[in-house]
Amino acid sequence: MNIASVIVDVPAKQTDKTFDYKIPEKYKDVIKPGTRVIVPFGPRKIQGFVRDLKGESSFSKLRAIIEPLDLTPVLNEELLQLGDWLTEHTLSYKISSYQAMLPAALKAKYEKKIVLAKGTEITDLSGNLIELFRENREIKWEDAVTKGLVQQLQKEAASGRVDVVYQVKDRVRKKLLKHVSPAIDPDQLKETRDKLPPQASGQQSVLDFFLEHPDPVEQRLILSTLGISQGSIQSLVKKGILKIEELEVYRDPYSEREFERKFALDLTNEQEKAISPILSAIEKDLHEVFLLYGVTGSGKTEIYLQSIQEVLRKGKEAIVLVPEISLTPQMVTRFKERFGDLVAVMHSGLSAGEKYDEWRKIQRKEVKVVVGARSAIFAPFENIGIIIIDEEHETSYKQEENPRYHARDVAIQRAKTYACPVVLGSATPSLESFARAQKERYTLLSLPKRMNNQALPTVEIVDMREELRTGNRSMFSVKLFEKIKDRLEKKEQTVLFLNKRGHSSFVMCRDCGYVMNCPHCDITLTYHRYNEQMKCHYCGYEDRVPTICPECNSEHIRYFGTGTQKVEEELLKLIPEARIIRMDVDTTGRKGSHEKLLTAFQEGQADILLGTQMIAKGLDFPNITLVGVLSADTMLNLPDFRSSEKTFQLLTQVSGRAGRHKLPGEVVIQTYTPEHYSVELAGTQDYDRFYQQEMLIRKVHQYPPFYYLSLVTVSHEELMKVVSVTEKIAKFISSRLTNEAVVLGPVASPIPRINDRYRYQCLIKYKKEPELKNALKTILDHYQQETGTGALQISVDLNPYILM
DNA sequence: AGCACGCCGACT
DNA sequence: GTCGGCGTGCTC
Repeated sequence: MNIASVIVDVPAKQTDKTFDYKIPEKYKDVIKPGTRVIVPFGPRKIQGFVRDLKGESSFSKLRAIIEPLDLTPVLNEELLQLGDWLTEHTLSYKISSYQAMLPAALKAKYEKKIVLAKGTEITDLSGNLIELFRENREIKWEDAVTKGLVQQLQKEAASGRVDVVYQVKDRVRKKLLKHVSPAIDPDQLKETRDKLPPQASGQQSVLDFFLEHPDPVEQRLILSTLGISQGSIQSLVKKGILKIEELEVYRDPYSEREFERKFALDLTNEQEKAISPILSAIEKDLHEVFLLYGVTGSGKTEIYLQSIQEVLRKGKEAIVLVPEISLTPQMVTRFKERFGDLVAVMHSGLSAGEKYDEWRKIQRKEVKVVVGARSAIFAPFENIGIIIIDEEHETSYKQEENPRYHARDVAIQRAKTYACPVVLGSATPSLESFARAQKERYTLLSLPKRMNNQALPTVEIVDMREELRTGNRSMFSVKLFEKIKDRLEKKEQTVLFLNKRGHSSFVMCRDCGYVMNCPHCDITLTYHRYNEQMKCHYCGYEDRVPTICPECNSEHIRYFGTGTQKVEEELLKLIPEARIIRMDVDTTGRKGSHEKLLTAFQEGQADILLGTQMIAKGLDFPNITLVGVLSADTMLNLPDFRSSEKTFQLLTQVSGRAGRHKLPGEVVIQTYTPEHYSVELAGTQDYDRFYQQEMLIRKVHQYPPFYYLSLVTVSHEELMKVVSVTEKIAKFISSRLTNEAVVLGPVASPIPRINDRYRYQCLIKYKKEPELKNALKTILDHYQQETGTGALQISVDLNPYILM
């Protein structure tokens, strides 16, 4: 077994296979499947993952692994196989799958540089290089390129005076901190302590401290707690009594927070009924998928917590997925309060280093529970007892780049391997999941009532067209405005929700209707206030904000579609005494500001919380008795077959923020389309009827859950090329599928051009097409050369969530 | 993905 | 005759 087959870090069709390398004798014990290694690949050095060990290779002239990057494999056998499964299910490269399963910190960084060759003097080089190498022992390749030195250096390299060096580096280092500990045994320590002169009080207290706690302590901690100077420690080190060493520490994003330890709450009868099948699956080590369908405020979290408790009792581990967790600090708190240090948290708000450290806690089995966003599904546990996906309908569980996986599918796959239950929780389940529950592929568990029998909030739908007709041109209906004022008087809190389309505002000319578009993409530019620039969200193009219209020279060019800020201004004009907290991308940009704003609101420092999507979830404050949705229908008009579903879900979620505790809640939904069933049924909070209605439509239009979807997107700089390739692809796919499948296209993508590349797509709707995956693979193979050069791009998304 | 090798046009 | 364009194919 002295040969390793390695998946190399080159995401391309031709390299999507293993390469064999000899294992040097000295690394024989370290290199195992799942270890990251540095290998020579052509002229360069790159990172790779050991996939297997073997005794012989069909290849005769093997090169040797340069060095391992890990002492313990970063992927265990289960995760390696999961990676292969991912590759197969998303038609992506193996290397991309492996990398997706690990924190970004473990992805290699490459550096190419020029150094002086051995035995060469700087003065041997030609003129201008001498200067450069005097200043720096080496030149980075990029610098050589920008300074136009490439040719010259290549010549020098050819005559052997300089060498090109390739380096592989880790992205993030382990954090090391100075730790102090005794260098001698306790008896000697005591002796030294007693011999110290009385004026050496600092040294005395240090030694007293170590007599009590002999373990290594962070230097800065001991300095601050004992109130001594570094000198005291230094002199003890010099005498050989203490020693200082650099020890690895975890970056702990929650180190400054204290979590009060809390214990299980009593369950209601309904909760008891819902949890018992889960507990029994845990008990019997059975794989089963549960759909926990519970209205907002029905106590789903407590069910998660108690199920996990049972899993921990059995000595197993738990994964909890929540949508973009930085948005729900309340959730983290509840888990930390219940399980303390056994919880790792993984979300996008953490730095790369923090994520890496949380990951290592999992890998080393120092924690038993991980709470995190999508990628936490790959937590390297080895004895999983339950996987929970909260807000299961959230589309953020689908990754929109390769590998395009859905966390729910990965969860079920892993749960099968570990023979453990999966719990999908939601107040508004996705149609896919609810349909599966109806077909009894999932076990349905319902919590139809709120805790403590608290009533669901009463919802009123206000027709904004009517308001306009009666002369109210503001963005608040009379009803909503009256209620806001009423809450202010009663000292109760209001949440105002603005369902903005897209991110932020765009610029439009009031005279001629000119809208600023990206010159490279068919998309409007968005206005960014922080740098007063117009920016394209697809290609990064930036432009200044125009003061006069480029089309008609009018000065009436204004920001439109503006959100929270405008609402805030208007509200303050109407009710100057209102204290408002605004939450949007602008006010929550900085790390931790999200949490600060929420805490301020919770402590009653404001009457009104005004925000976008980010306030729809997880808010659970007792004093909120009014929720206002300013315009319910902005999302309805999107070209997406899920827009009704999304609207219903969002409205129901937001409404659920009101009246969760003792005080009853009220909701006002303002809309221009009150007759639309998703608005109307969100008003009566009738999921079941919404489900029936939407299923009818999905059936007629042949959409999920009745049909599966796959989307092929083709892009190229030339329109003709895109159209012809997409046409060929569509034809080819049709020819390989049964008559039951529907192939739509080629049609222009909803965003027809991004970054000067035209985009066409082809949508496949099907029920059962075992040949489809092979057909798609054939296409990717067939266009291999062309896609390799980047001129033509073909992306395949099995079960897309965004059809763009 | 890089990088080398290799085969054609425009320059000293 | 040579420099350099980027098409083609390989990397254990």
